[in-house]
Order: sequence, then structure tokens, then C-alpha cells
Amino acid sequence: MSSSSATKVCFNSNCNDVLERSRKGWRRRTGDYADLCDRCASAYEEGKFCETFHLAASGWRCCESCGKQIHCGCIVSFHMFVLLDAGGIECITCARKGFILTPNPAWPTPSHFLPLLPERIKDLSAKSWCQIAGSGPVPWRQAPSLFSSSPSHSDLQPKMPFEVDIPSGIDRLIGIEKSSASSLEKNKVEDSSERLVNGSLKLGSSEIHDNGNAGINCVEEAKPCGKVPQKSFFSKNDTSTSQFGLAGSASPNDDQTKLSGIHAPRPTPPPPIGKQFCGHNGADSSGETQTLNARPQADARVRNQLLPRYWPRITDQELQKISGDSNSVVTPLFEKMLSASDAGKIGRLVLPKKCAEAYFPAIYHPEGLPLKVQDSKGKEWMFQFRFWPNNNSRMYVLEGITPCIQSMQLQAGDIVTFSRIEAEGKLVMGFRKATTAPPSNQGGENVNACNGVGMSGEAYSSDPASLWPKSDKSGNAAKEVLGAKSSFHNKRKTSTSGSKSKRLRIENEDLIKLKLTREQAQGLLQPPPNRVPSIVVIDAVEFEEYEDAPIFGRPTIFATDHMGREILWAQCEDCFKWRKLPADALLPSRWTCSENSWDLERSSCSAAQELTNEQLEDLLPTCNQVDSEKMEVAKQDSEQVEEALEGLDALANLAIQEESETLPASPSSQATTRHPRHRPGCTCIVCIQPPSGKGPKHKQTCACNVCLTVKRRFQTQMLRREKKQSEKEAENARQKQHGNQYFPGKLPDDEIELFTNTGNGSQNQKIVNCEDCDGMGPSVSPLKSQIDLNIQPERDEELSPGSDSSGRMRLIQESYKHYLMQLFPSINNRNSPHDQTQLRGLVSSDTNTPPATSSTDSSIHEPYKRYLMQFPNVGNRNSAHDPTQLHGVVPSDTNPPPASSSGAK
DNA sequence: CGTCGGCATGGAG
DNA sequence: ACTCCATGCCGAC
Repeated sequence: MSSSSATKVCFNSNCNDVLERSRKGWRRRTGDYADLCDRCASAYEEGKFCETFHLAASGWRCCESCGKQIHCGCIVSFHMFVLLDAGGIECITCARKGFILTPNPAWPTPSHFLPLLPERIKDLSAKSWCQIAGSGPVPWRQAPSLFSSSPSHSDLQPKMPFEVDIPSGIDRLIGIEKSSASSLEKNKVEDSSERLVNGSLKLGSSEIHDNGNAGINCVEEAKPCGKVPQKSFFSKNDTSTSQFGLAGSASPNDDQTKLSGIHAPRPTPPPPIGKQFCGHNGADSSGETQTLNARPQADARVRNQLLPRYWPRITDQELQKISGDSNSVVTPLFEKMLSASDAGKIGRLVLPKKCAEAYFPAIYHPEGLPLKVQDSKGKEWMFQFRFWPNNNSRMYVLEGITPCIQSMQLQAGDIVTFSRIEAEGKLVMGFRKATTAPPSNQGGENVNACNGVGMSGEAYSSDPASLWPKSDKSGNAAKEVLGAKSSFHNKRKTSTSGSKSKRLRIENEDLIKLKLTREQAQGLLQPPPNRVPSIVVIDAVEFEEYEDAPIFGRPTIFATDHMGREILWAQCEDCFKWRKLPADALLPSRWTCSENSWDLERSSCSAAQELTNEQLEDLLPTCNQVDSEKMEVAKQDSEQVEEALEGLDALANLAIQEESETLPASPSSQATTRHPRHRPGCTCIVCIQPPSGKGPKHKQTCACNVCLTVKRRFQTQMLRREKKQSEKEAENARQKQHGNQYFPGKLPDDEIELFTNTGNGSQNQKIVNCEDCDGMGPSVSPLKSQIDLNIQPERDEELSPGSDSSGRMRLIQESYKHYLMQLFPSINNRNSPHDQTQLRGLVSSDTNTPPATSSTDSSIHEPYKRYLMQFPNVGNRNSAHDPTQLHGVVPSDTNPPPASSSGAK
């Protein structure tokens, strides 16, 4: 409970007591909760608030079924009734009964809190189901047989009168779950869930039980003050009460589950950005599908509560395997990538707390319980499920897993999955092996579903699904690497997968990068020819800003039509067809045919493409084949993607995904050192890099996207500068000659032209950032916020203009070297021929110029430094040439765990 | 000395 | 500021 209420007054206008400590009451329209004093909160929790304070108010109605009076005209009681289709209202208790009694109940459709009916319904369904069926949101419904001992909870009186749907509903659910058995540490178990509970549930804190799951507790006491237990509002409730907790084993849910079929986990991507119930298993989104059974939804909710890294990503096939012929319903619970410790000899598998509490039986003593788990082959294992007190919390572990792990031949990096066979309530442990396949093998999958749950290799469109939104292929490929990487022995990486998954993901980008040719990358990074960057100085460093041109994105192609006019080819995100647009068209982040306002005839995906594939191939620089292939693929409605563009999309989506993932629980993805002006989803080179100092190290020879970009951009910049310089000189000369006149520098159009990678003026690629500015109109210019990496490491003033072209060239080269040195100090430090060579290679010309003085820290401006820092090898390279250029970052050289970024101890 | 069990620590989120 | 959790550490055996 928020303590911050010292000065607050009870929200109850009939009370107005000063709050010593506030307790949350109902949810207000603002979304906040009413802060109540203990007394009022208790009344509220007991469902007597209106009775107590609003008796004289209007709005009381009787339940059509039981006659109970409900204060329908009050927000406080809003959740206590449902509106009947035929008119009138029914108290929630009756509504639930009705629901449960109905074989195929259509969930009553009460109106939701304020505007959202469905929401309320959904919520209601979930919760009520939990109460009704006795299987709480994700309660432990295991068959008792699973445990050698099964704690029984007696008083399971559903208590939560206040089950209004609230954003934190999930939390509350969890809270509910948790609140069952009580015990030793109850007091402390108020960890997160407790807090959640507070949200509005307010279970008696005193009664928060260990593992909540067990009981849907719905315990009676009112929370904090240990108020005298009161009949819960739903006290007479039905069935519900009796079935909570472990006892509820083969609860009705099972059937329900089957009915709903929702459980069937779908390899769908995790929660779509931004909201949605995670249901990553499809279970969620249930809003619509789930009318029959709330449980799955509840599961989904709980899952939501879990960090994404624990979301089960089991495929249907796996599930099938698990359920075998029995046809039983299998509910994926969670999965975890084995850490070094988990896979080590100790034989302890650290269980994610929330998972343990949500899906495993409640345990009240550190000794825990023996837990029977079946592996995918049907073999049963007995583990000790226990916990250690850890900081006021608990740390759950499964002990004795070594034999099982060994039998499955798992190692760190592999993933174990936990599912539940509903009918029997059995826990099933499957696994997915991290691939040890060579990183280069991009065809495979990274994570092999092994036996465990037999996997067929079917691609998981889900997995870090988030990661590879659009392209299974690239996604898989990336995953593969991921897997390869994670088969590590590098605990860091192991751990990376989860919360640190971000890093892994980023590393995965490398994989994607591998799919980019230099040209592709270049093209993708090329600002449109006719965009004039504005120069912004930040911290004394100049940055190019493009008002309307993203750096990364779905490419468009500048070309000239047969009339000689400049045009722009842009590709529809949906159908992949290319559409001809005016050259100055500014496309929104995600552009589809439907937005083709320039050519209404082709403003639909069904319209044929003007370009033939051949033409397209001509048009596209290098990667086009893929592109046309993609179109083919698109035509076939398949999702094959092997290509840079997709990869970039994936990156973009990844970024977005990551952003969104933060929503529920995972802070795991927030921008850290990204440029503050970048937006979520920004895929510019800055943003796609891991936070400073972290992430993969790049070698000098690294050909990854980022490195290429940096290098190329630098070159571009330098060339551009050089041109300016020469113009200036010319100008000066002229001035000297003519004695005056100043011509402002020419606009970059032609300059850019000059530097376009392709060297083919008509093929310059304009980048249309599809994801960057999602949802934003072009006018918003989200891109304005992007830093152009063509920044120059040195400022203008620092450049002493040469007077001849060779001088300029040298200047450029030196600058570039200088820049490179920032990246690869070893070059500077050792001056080894080897490095020199590399340098030359990069600079693409021979010079004997000694390395520019390395103006290290002092002269590198912060932002730039920060950027450079993203190449961790800066400063600690010690090697020579990395032959694996192609693999670039993908560490063949797997950075030694300790040394690498582990964040320093 | 090796292993195990349990707790403590501290990085990461 | 706080929780989670991977792993380190240490005592017991």
C-alpha cells in the first residue's frame, strides 16, 4: 500500500479521514484507485461500502435472481452486478452461477467499467471462473497424486468482491492466487504479488500464502488490518469456494479447457506490442475466442504476468506430443533457458518465482514438496520443489533435476518447458535444445525441439517471435545463432536469453546482418538523394538530421521514369508489390498500397504491379532478387524471407517489440543509452546497438550491419565534406580572384548523388523507415530525432583545408583513420602492418600518413564516444584479423565470459 | 579435498 | 527502490 498518503484524505466523501496509510479502493475513472482509510477500505473489501455509505443514495436495484440489493448507480458497486439482456441486473454471484451452470455459457455481458464492456466481461470471466471453477486463474490444479503431500487449504472463501477489471487485473489475479495458504513467511510473501493484490484486491495480507497458486484463495480476511473475516460478498457463492486450491485437481476446468481449446498454444508471437494479453499462446487474446472458459485466459493473464522470457513457446506439435494420444489438453505453462547453474552439477533448477508460484503447488516450508514431473517421453521424475528464503522473498528451485537433465542431454542454453496436462493435472517437462549447429547454418533452427516435446522442426513463428516478426526465416536463422551462441558455456550468454534477451536478440541481429550485403546495407542506409539534412549540434558534435527520411527501413527506389521524371518506387508492406510514387513522396512508417494516394488504381494490394520482376531486378541494386522472390513468396502467401529488408524490418519490429514488452512486466527492454531523441522502434544504427559498452564486440573487419554502416557513412561523410571543402576552396579562389562574393555552400543534392553507394544515380535508395515512426504521419517527422551516423568525428574547424586534392584526400583518409582508431584503437596502438593494411583497405587508398593523432577521450564528444563505446572492442582488442568477416559479430570468437561485458564486478 | 545444502551477494531489470 | 535470480561462498559432511 502506498504509503505516500500521509497527507491524503480518505477518498470516501463520507469519511474524509486523514489517511495514515491509504488502501486502495475501487478504481476510479481516471484509472487510479480511490485511496481509502482502513475502515472504508475494509467496508469496500467486504462489499459493504455502499450499504454503509450510500444507503440513502439512489441507484439501488435488486438482483433479478436473488433479490439482493445492489447499488447499481455507484462506481463502487459497479463490478458487483451484470446487466441482463432482458433488462434488470443480476448480482455477480448469480451471474456466475448462471455461467457455471450453463454448459456452454455465453458469458454474460455486463457492461464494463465505464466504456468498456468487453473488458469487464473478460475480466469477469477470468476471475469468476477462477472462483467458480475453483481453479483460479492459473491455480495449481494438479492432480493430487502429483504431490506426495498436498497442502490443503481450507478456508477458501472467495472474497474479492472487487473484481472489476482493472489494468492490473492480472496482477490481482496473481495476487489472488497467491493469497491462499498462509504460513510462515506469509508476511513477507507480500512480494510483488502482495503489492499487486493491494492493487485493489486487498486480500488479507495476513493471509497471503506462500504459493498463492494453490489457492485461489479468496481468503477471507481483509487484508491489512486483519479485519475480522467477513462473509465475503460472494460468500454464498457456489461451488467456487470449495474447489480452490490444490484440491481442485481435476476441476471442471479441464473440460472447460478442452472446450475452449484455447489452451492450444499457438506459435504465435508474444504479445503484440503494446498490449494484448500475452497470450502468447494464443490463449490470450481470448477476448473473443474465449467465452467458454476463463481459465485459459487466466493462464494467459498469468503468463502476462511473467516475464516474456518465460512465456512458453511451445508449438502445437510439441503439445501434441505431450498430450499424445490421450487427446488431453496440454497447457503450456512456462519455459526457462537453463543457466549454467541450472545445468550444472548442482542439480538445482532455479525456477522463476512467478512461475513457481503460479503453476506449482504452494509450499510453505523451505523443504518444499516432492514434485512429480513427467518428461516428454512419459517418464516420470520426482523432483523436490522447494524454496530458499532470499531477501524477504523466496527463491524457488527444483532439486534433483540432474538425472533428468542428463537424460535429456540438456545443457546451459537449452530450454526446458513446463506444461500441464489438464486432464490429469500432470506436469510435463519438455525441452528444446539450443542448437549447436554452426552459426553459418542459417537454414536450421536454433532451437531444436528435441524430443522433449518432439519438435519437428517446424518453425516457430513465435519464439522470440517477438524478434522476428515478419520473417520466419530470418528469425529462425537468427534464433539459430542464438541457439548456437547459447549453447554456450558462456553463462553470460545463457543468462542473456531472458531478461537479457535483449542482448541476445541484438546479437541475433548480427545474423540478420549477415544476410545483408554491403550494398544492401548501404542502400538501406542511404538517405534519399533529395533530402537535405539539417545539421544539429549536440554537445559540440554535429549530427545530421533528416526531417523526413529515416535511416533504416523498407527501401524505396528512386528512379527515373521513361519521361525522365524522378519517381520513387515503394514497396507495399503487405503485398510486397512495388508502387510508383512521386519522388518526393513521404511515406509513413508503414506503407501499404492502400495508402497509395498517388495512384488510386493501385491503391489496393490486389492491383497488379507495374513493374515486372525483371524490371524490378534491374531496378534493384543487389538484393532485389530476394525482393522479387519475396514477392513471389508473398503471392504464395508464405512467409519466407531471406533478406535484408526483412531483416531490417525484423530489427525494427524487434525494437518495437522490445519496447512494448516492457509494458507488462518486463523492463527488460527499455532504451538505455539510446539517443534520447530516438523513438521506440527506431532502427537507426544507434538504436539497434546494445547499450554502451555492452553487446558483441566488433572487430575491425567486422562486416556487420552496424560496422558497415558506420564505416560507410563515415566515408560518405568524408567525401561529402571533401566536396564541400573543394567547393569552398574553389569559392575562396574565386573570391580571391574576384575579390568578394560569397556563395553559400551548395545544397547536397548532387553531393549526395555523388556519394550514393550504388554509383547509379537512378538507383539510389531512399530509406523509408517503416517502423520507426509507427503511427505517425510523415508530418510529424519522427525521424527528425534520428541521429545520422554520418557524423564526423572531427569538427569542421579541426579540419585544415588542404589546398589540393591529394591533400584533401589525405585529409579524408586521415579523418577516417582517426575515426577508425576510435573504433579500433589497436590500430593505433600497434600500428601493425596488418592493421595498417586493414585501414588502408577501409580507406581504400594507400597513404603513408601516419595515423592521425588519436584524440581519444578528450576530443571525442560524448555522444560520439557513446557511440563508439558500442564497439566494445575499442580499447581491448588484441587480435588481429578476424577471418570470419562474414560472420562479423557473430562471435566465432565467443568472447570469453568474464572478460566480456559482464558488467564488471 | 570434494560434494552438498543453504544462504548471501550483487547485477540486471 | 525494489525484486528477481544466477551464482558465489561457506559450513557441514
